[in-house]
Amino acid sequence: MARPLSFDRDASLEAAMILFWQRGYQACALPDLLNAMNISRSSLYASFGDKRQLFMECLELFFQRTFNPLCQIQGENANGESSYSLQSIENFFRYTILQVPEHRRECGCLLVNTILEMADQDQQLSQLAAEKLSQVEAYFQECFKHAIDEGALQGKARDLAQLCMTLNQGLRVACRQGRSLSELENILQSSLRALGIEQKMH
Amino acid sequence: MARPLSFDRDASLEAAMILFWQRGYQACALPDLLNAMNISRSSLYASFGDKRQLFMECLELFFQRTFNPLCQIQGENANGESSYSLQSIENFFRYTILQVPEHRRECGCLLVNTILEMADQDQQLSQLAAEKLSQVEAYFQECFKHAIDEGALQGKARDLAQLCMTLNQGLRVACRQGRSLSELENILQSSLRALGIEQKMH
DNA sequence: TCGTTTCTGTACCAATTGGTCCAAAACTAT
DNA sequence: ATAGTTTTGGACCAATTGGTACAGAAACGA
Repeated sequence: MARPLSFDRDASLEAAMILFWQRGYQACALPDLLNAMNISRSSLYASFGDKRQLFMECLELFFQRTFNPLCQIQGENANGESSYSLQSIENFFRYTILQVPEHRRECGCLLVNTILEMADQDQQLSQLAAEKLSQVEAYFQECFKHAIDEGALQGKARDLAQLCMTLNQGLRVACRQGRSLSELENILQSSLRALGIEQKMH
Repeated sequence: MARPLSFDRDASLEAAMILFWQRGYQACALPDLLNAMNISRSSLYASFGDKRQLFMECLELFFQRTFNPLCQIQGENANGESSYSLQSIENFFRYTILQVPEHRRECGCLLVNTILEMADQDQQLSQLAAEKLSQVEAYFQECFKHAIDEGALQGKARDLAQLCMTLNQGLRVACRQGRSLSELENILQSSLRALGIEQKMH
C-alpha cells in the first residue's frame, strides 16, 4: 500500500554509478548526483541511506557488471568444455576494455579508482573495492589452474593470477590516462603474451 | 633586502608533497596542509601561489625523487657500461617499491594517484602527471633498446617499455591496496620474469 | 634609529559541503 | 470518499571549502 516510488530505483542507481565512475567519490557533490539520478534530495536519503551507502551499492553494481563477463562465457561454449578457461580471461579484457565505448573506457575501473582514492580516506570503502578485485583474481586463478592441469600452460596458478591482476590494474590506469584504443590493444597483446596466453585472430 | 622567509621552503614543500601523496589532492584541506607544512595561510599563498600551484610543484618534486633512482645507477657502475641497462629497471623497482618504509610504500605513486583522481576533474593536472610517467617510460624504452641491441633480450623496445609501465602502474595500485611486502616481492618477481629480466640473487 | 620592504597571523569572505526537517502531495486499500 | 502510509520538494542547518584583506611584526640597509 501507500505511494510508490516515482522513479526507477535501478536506473537511478546506475546513473549514480556512472557519475561516481567518472568523477570519483569525493568529487561527486550531492546536487550533481541528484541531477544525474533525476531524483530529489529527500528521495536519495529515503531510498539509499546516504552518499556513502549509495556509493557502496554502486561498487556492488559495478562489480556485478565487471564480473559477469568473466563467468558468462560458460553459456557460450557450453559444449562440455570447462567454464574456467584462458579464453575467459582473454574475453574479460576484451569485454571490459576494448569493446567499451570510449567515454566509458576512459573512466578506467571504478574498483581500482576507489582503492586509490579512498586508501587514506575511508579504509572500509577502499577495502571493499579491494575485496571485489580479489574475487576477480580468484577467478583468474581458477582459470589458470585448469589450463595448467590440462598442460596448456606452465607456472603457478597463483603467480599467474597475481600477474594478471597487476596487468589489469595497470591497464585500467592506462585507460583513465586516455591512451588511444590502438595503444591499449597493443599493451593488451603484450600483456596476454606475458601471461602465456596466445591471442587468437579475429 | 628586507625580511627573509622564516621557514625552510624546501622542507615545507616536501611536507606538502607527502600529505598529497598520502591523501590525494582533494582530500587535503588547507588547514591540514598548513599544519603539515608548519606555515600560516598567508605564507602559503605568498610563497606557493595557491593550492593548485603548490600541488604542481609537489608533482615535480615527486617526479625528481622517482626518476633519479632510475638514472643514478650511472654513478654506480660507471665502469664503461652503458647507463641504460636492464639493471637500472630492476633497481628502479627495488628503490621505489621494496626498499621504502611501509608507510610510504602504502601511498603508492603520487603520479599514478593523480592521474586517476584528477582525470575527470582537472585534466591539466592529470595530464601533467601523465607526462611525467611518459618520461619514465621513455627511459625504460632506452634501457630495453640497449639490451636488445646487445642481444640480451628479444622483442620490441617500445612494447617492452609499455608493458613495463603497465606493470609498474599495476604494482603501485597493489601497494596502495596495502598488500604485504612478501606479496609485492612475489608480484615483482613475476613481473620481471614477464619482461624477460632475470632477477639476480641478493 | 629610522624607513622601507617583506613576511605573517588573524579575521573575514562567499560559496559549497553533506545532511535534516517538515508540510504537502500522491498513492492504495478499505 | 477517506483514512493511512509513503514519497517528495524545498527550506534550512552547521561546518567546511579555498581564497582575500589588512594591520602589525620583523628584518634589513642606510
